[in-house]
Amino acid sequence: MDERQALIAFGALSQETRLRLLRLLVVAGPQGIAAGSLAEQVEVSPSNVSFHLKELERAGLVTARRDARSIVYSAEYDALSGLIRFLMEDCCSGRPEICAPALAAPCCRPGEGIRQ
Amino acid sequence: MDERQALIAFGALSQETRLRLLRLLVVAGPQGIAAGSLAEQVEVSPSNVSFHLKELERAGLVTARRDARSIVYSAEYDALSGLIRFLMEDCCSGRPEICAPALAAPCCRPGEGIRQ
DNA sequence: TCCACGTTTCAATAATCCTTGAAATGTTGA
DNA sequence: TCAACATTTCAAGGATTATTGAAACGTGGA
Repeated sequence: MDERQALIAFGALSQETRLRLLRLLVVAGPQGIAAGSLAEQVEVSPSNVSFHLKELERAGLVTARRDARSIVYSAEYDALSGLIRFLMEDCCSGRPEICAPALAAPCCRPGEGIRQ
Repeated sequence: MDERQALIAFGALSQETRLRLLRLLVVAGPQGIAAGSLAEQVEVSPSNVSFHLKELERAGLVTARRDARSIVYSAEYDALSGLIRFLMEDCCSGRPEICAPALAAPCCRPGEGIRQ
């Protein structure tokens, strides 16, 4: 992930509806969720959800595929990893005192697995 | 770091000048850098730098202290850790396949220390 | 006390982003 | 082919954010 892309990704995550969309897509996994279903779940209009999904797509955080009449979105795990990594190494500039506490995140401690 | 704060922080990081300011402050460490010096280094006007520093401060990513005539800013490492952690556990929702690749970041592998 | 310095605040403008609803697109089944 | 469906696109308006320069503020030294 280069800086330009990271800037766009941070912008994408800075909006509540988009953050909620992304979270739904992350837990949904590779199977993804159709745009209409996303619109229902986050309770915003289809056209507005479409607008925000486009923005997430531009940031590389989600991808779209057509499935019959629906357009199914799914999270791009690589982009998310890349963004975390950008924060860690590029932004934190080799200061372990920043990264170290983050590594205590339950989902990331080896052998612990899933959160909650 | 709660969601509200994370949204503000992502917004703060989504602007080029602010990202550059934060990076300078991260490498500067607890000693910090005066506003005027930051303005020179990023080559924007004092009033504009002040505007962006305020935004970073609102996001909790930096703090300010007065030192004689200068106002010295420094990075809030805890907030950065918190943001990384937010991405990992809240956003990635317990999917190790997202976090795992991020852990390969050089600065974060135990025993490796500083990047570059 | 007064002046110069470093910084912030303010007001105005420009730029970007978000929301809305209507119209357009592509898809499926009858 | 036609109608209904799922979604996107577009244009318009409102809201937020960024930039600029001038004025105000607090500080330290003469």
